[in-house]
Amino acid sequence: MKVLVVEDDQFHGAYLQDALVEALPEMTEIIQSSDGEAGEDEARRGAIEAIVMDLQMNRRNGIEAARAIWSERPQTRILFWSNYADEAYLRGIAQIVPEDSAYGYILKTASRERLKLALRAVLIEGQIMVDREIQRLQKSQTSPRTRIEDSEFAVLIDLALGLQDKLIAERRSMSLRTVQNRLLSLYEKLGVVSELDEDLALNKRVRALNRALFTRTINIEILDAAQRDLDKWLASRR
Amino acid sequence: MKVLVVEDDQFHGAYLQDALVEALPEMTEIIQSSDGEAGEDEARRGAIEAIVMDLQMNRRNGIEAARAIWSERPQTRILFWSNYADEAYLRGIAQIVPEDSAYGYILKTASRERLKLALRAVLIEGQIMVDREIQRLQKSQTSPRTRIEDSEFAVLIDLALGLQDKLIAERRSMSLRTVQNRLLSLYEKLGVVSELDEDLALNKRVRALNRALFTRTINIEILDAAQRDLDKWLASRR
DNA sequence: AGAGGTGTTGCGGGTTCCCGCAACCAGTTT
DNA sequence: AAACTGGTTGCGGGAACCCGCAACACCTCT
Repeated sequence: MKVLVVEDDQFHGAYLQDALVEALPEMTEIIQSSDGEAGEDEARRGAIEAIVMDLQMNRRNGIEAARAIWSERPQTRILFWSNYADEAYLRGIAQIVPEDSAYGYILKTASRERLKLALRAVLIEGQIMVDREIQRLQKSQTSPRTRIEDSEFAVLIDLALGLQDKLIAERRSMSLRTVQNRLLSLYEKLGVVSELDEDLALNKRVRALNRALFTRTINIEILDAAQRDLDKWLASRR
Repeated sequence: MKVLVVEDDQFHGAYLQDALVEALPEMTEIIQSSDGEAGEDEARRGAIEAIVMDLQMNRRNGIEAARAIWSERPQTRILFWSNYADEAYLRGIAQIVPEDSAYGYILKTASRERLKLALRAVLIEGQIMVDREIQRLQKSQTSPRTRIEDSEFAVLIDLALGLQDKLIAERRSMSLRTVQNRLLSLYEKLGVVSELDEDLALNKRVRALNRALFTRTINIEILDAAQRDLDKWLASRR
């Protein structure tokens, strides 16, 4: 059994290799890639079935790589391991995960024992395993007061890219007024209206992006990928 | 001689300890802190003279910690080591570095040899040492076409926090029109006017923040600190 | 069938933003 | 002294944004 590790931090990569050797005696080979693109190539070439994937990488992030890999081989088992429990990652993964595939999401701060457990559960047993921290994050989104719906999230992404209302409306196929309604509820849910100083006037658009970044509702990797999607859409529009 | 290490990633911390032991035989003790606040306390308690400081930390970032430490003991020698060569960090450090103090800035991707060299040069010899990557960054800012002046940077920060023009003008003591002029040149320098699609209308404010984040002119840690400054200013205003 | 909740859309208007134009004030060059 | 350069400020107007109000569609519950 071959395992592919996609990880751009050498220290974390070494630690992971170590844990892999301990946890998976049935493993015959470890292949290492240092960014998403190289990881994709390796997965294609080696017909890999088990992957450990970092999410935050320079050239191409883990979610995009996973999407490409899964679209070719949906039965591939992928354990994501990441520094942060970012809501943006969760949404990204939820959107691309194929039916009946095995995946997991574990934080880098998890203990070695928990990491080894996750490695066995996902890569060998084909289970789905999500870190407690991340589960907690999902729970906190059950309240309709604070939960950001997918349709709102899409508008948030476009806002963050700097699109104007009219263009968002066109891209997401809604009326101008509907876009503005979504923005309204986003401002509400992100706490744009300045908790303390009620009377303090802010630029709501920028503030929304600011809050979304701090609450880790979105992050730079996700925006980077979204920008590429936008470019594609723009090119196809004309 | 005691050395304080302020670093929240356990792997990086362990690697650093290792390198310290090799590079500095005159060292008698290593003290480890995992965030800026704890680091400050340790520096105060132990009367530390040599510090290695990560910049990106959760509770309190390295620049703020360094400012506090230097304000009490300006002769303290600090080697910053960071994942990224962010312009925002450079500006932050440049503003707080005391006269005649020794400091350095090295990237985590630097080789072990270079790290050890920097450790000796800064902590023992009291030299100033800046990573080549970072030097290169500074060089690229010499052209007045692209270099962002400090006054522009201040406006950029306020923009990123979500302040409106009027409030920025008040805070930075300029007229409304001057603020808008600064914004104008920021839009220019950050490349807000959509390189390819000239006719594509964007929300310039949001786009400016977006670009500034991607070019690493600012980053989230800096914004976090700036938010606290803003809160203080707001409190003092009334 | 009727009531109530939720989401979408148009209209209208107050506010903020973006920026061209022009005046003004150093400081520097010719 | 005159001209030039770069930064600051006021005025004014068009565009974008924010949002209250009201109409309508669709769904669910009684």
